[in-house]
Amino acid sequence: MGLHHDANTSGLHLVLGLSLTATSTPSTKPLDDHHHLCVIKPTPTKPYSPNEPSLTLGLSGETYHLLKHVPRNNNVANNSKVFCEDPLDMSRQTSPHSVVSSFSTGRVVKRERDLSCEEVEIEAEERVSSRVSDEEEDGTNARKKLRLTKEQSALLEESFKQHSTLNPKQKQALARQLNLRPRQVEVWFQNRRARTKLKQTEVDCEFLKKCCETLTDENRRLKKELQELKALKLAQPLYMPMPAATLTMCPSCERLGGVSENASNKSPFSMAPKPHFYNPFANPSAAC
DNA sequence: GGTCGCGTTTCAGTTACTTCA
DNA sequence: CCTGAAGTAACTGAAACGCGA
Repeated sequence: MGLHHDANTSGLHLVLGLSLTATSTPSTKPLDDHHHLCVIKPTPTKPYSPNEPSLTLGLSGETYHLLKHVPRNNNVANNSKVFCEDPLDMSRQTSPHSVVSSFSTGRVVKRERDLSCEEVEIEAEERVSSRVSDEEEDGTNARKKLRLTKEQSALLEESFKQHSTLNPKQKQALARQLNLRPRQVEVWFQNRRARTKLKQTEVDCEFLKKCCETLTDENRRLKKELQELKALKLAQPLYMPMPAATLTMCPSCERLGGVSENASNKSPFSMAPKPHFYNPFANPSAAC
């Protein structure tokens, strides 16, 4: 976390970097709710305006994702894929999980040895049916959307609280318990994780906005203080400078202090005790 | 040991459906 | 009834990883 606050410049120049907690690696480990946030100002796309505080937020993974992201096909192309005539063909085309081909490999067989025979049979059936059952049910090709019951949602939520990702066995068990297909449970968890992350991002965004407001206020206050001091200096040009030995300066916030009670009271420039800048990032100067 | 191909899992982004004001 | 917004189930394509050849 770095924070630079330049009160001497005409505008507000803030560079904020916030690292809330360590980010877990994608894909192998489930993402927790924490992630890095960076605030960089001004943004490259929008010219910096000194009178208009703005925030540019970016999650740590975004750069990576921008690089890999490729614009998708339009609706027509998508629909032509989704609404495939042949259910089996569709299961091949629409699934990245390769429902059909996975049964021809020895590795799947090995993995399935871990499960009981009953589980394997059920999983096999459900895997095959997971992408085609909608079409088989009523003969239409339209993607149907199931609404989970309150009980199902509650149980899923309960399970999500315990672990935000499921291993195949857990998925299987939960699906059976809920009378859903494992794929549906899987999708629900995916979406749930995404919502959690989105919510956390919103919270982080609000937090950073507040930080920005605080810094803006502090900047304004310091500028005002500077003007007052300049005015005072002009009004009393023949002041007696304080002996340097009586002055101490906080190395962190570079504010004068440490002067003895008497000295500070007598000094023509004794600074009124002001509340220190509220530092949400636990700036060391807060310890002054 | 290096690498190539394949299968699996997870993700971000998106689409499409449902509900509700 | 119509409509737009919000919520969310389902989908897509890509990346990362493990494993066997």
